[in-house]
Amino acid sequence: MSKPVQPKSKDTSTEEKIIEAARKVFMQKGYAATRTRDIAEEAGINLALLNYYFRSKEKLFEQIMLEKFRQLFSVIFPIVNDDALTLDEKIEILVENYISLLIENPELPLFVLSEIRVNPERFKVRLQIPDLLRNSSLVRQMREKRPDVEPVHFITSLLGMTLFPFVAKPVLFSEYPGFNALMQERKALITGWIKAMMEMK
Amino acid sequence: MSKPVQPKSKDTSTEEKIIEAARKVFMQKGYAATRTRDIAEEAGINLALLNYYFRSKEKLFEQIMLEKFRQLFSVIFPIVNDDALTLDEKIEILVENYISLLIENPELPLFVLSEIRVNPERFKVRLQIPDLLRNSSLVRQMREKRPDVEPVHFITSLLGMTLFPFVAKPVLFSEYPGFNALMQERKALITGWIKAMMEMK
DNA sequence: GTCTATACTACGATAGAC
DNA sequence: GTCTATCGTAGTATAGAC
Repeated sequence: MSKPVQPKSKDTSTEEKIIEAARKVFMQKGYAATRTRDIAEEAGINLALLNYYFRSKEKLFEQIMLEKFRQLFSVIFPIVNDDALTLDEKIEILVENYISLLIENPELPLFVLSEIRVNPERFKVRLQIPDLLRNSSLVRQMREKRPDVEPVHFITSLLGMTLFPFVAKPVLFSEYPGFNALMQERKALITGWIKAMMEMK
Repeated sequence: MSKPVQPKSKDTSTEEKIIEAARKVFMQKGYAATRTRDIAEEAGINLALLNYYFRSKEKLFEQIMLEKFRQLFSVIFPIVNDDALTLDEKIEILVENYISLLIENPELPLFVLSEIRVNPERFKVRLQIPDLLRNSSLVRQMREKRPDVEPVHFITSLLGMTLFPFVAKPVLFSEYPGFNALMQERKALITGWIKAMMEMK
């Protein structure tokens, strides 16, 4: 019932070892296909201990999910709402930071999207991305520059060009050797394209 | 061991009822979270009969998966390889057809991507999309027009701008009322943008 | 072909010793 | 805090009657 107190903790704490293992296994197989036994084995502990620390598979998963969700969206908000940045700067930084993050964590977006897909109501409350974007500095700047086009179209294109290659990686780039280099190269391309799209009448 | 022969078949055959139910439940929950009992119930039959027709959950799933996979990619290949079409025509038709398909089947791409993600080796053999695209008429035309940019960048952008909104729908557009209208409107935008991207030096 | 009943296994979770 | 052993259940699949 009560939170367990930190154990002796030599190298990494047991709790952290479990989290680490859960990260790996959940990310690989998804929630439904993951067995708590796999996580315990991966962590080098046993099943009972996992339940001692986290009470249930579901509770453990929610921690991982929240962490991954934050990781995926923390890139956006600080930039999107920063009034000190011009529209062009926002675009540059967004693309740069996102692709860098995704090169390090290529499975991140598809993992999050997949889990939300099969359990939308469970994660609905926490995330109101559309609302958070709607009155952002970015949207205001876009509307000012291009009152004739819904800002959502520009944002969707930016995110699509940036995130989609990683989302589609298992299908389109599974054996692609130069994928990361290609994504690096893509930063400048996307930035240029988006800027041009916003000029085009 | 042997394939069951068609039953009396009044309205829809039992086999078709099961397939129909499997489509619905698998698409909704994904393979791992789906219980064969759910499918049986949805089909209005019982569990034993499902196994009589399809031998196992896995076999049934593979049929659905193959069907959905084809649905998702059948849009691409006829167009991409048609030498009679100009580059601009290919772009127009691809975007038009894809968005129309996805408005009718919004969950299609994320379903396929999610299942391949958690089981890449199982579906790897059947699908060599990259190879199929590599020497296509589309890629040749792109290389001719723009020898300085990898065609994969244009293709990824086209697919990203087109597919991404549907892939991200559970997160970005879950409560968005005018989503379909927005996607309709998007057809012309994407087409124009891609053409412009290919002109930009 | 279709049903009921059941075998069998796998999984999540807990009891209880240390 | 960590383990072994086990309970309870839910899930796939099959046997066998009709």
